[in-house]
Amino acid sequence: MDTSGSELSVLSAALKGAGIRMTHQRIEVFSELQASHGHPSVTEIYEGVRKRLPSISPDTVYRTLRLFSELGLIIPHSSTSSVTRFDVNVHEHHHFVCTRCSRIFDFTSSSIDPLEVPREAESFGEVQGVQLEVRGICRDCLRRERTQEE
Amino acid sequence: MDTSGSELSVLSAALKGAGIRMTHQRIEVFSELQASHGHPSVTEIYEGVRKRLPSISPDTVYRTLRLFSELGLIIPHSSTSSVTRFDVNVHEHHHFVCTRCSRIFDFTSSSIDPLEVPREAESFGEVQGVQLEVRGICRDCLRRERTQEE
DNA sequence: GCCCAGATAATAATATTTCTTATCTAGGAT
DNA sequence: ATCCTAGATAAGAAATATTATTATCTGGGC
Ligand SMILES: [Mn+2]
Ligand SMILES: [Mn+2]
Ligand SMILES: [Zn+2]
Ligand SMILES: [Zn+2]
Repeated sequence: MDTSGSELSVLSAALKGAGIRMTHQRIEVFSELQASHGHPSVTEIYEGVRKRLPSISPDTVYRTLRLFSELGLIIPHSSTSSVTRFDVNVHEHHHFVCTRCSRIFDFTSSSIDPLEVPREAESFGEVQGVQLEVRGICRDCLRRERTQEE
Repeated sequence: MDTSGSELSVLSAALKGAGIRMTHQRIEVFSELQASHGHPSVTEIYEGVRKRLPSISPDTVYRTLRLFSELGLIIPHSSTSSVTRFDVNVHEHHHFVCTRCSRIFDFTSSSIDPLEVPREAESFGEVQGVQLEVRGICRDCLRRERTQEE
């Protein structure tokens, strides 16, 4: 659970650079993330931090993880938006996922299709499908953010 | 909102093949999916179907979409599991996502890395990252399902 | 040490998804 | 066509996940 000083300096630099305070809560959430394996859920981080900061609230963990995502310290896995969405198009295609509004855009690509499954992926189990997932900020969100900057 | 007969025959075949009943609710959810664009959420499907079947319950929509996913008529986008997960590893890597237990496994691939962003994806906005997402059933889930079949 | 904008804890509220149970119905048997 | 029942649904409660509100607290510049 103890995070090395070099890792903490990453947090320190990121927060200082954005003019954001270095709080106990943020340090502990960051440490918990570093100590975690795989792709931790909010609850897992919350329960871990709670052992050292028993009074921390779930809200703070949510807020902090959102902040860290904005700072690029962590990456939310796919749609953070808490609604399940379905793809009616079952043919092979790829996705551009907007990290702001979480809309999903389809595309195919002449340069990479048909996309083959890397050997490394097959060792995990039975493959059902493979697709490219491009994360980014969509045109609409870019325009909206530029407008607000004025 | 009206679905062509040929599309409905896909539903009919899928249900009959699995020995599952063809109900009003399933037909309307299926039609709504066909009429939808993009990647509809459960609520969007529910609201749409409700115009024609005012008494349908959210539970039935959830249940039906889960069934359709199992039949391969639709594909749930990424982790259907309703918990947000974060990637602490911000370096470029790829994912194997288990469609049963929704666990996520990391991998890199000498054959495709570094992965470049297809030209077609750049038109949607500002690209932040790209990764391969392999969907499948992990070893643990495969073993568990084989055991239960006895 | 003082100060206060920014951050947090507690709590309530909202949103999403699943469970329980009584009722209903699709479709095979008669 | 009617009967029958396993499977399906509706309604409502419950469990989870997430966000909003507000009073209180604190990091860090002075
Ligand atoms: Mn798609
Ligand atoms: Mn990962
Ligand atoms: Zn967007
Ligand atoms: Zn699995």
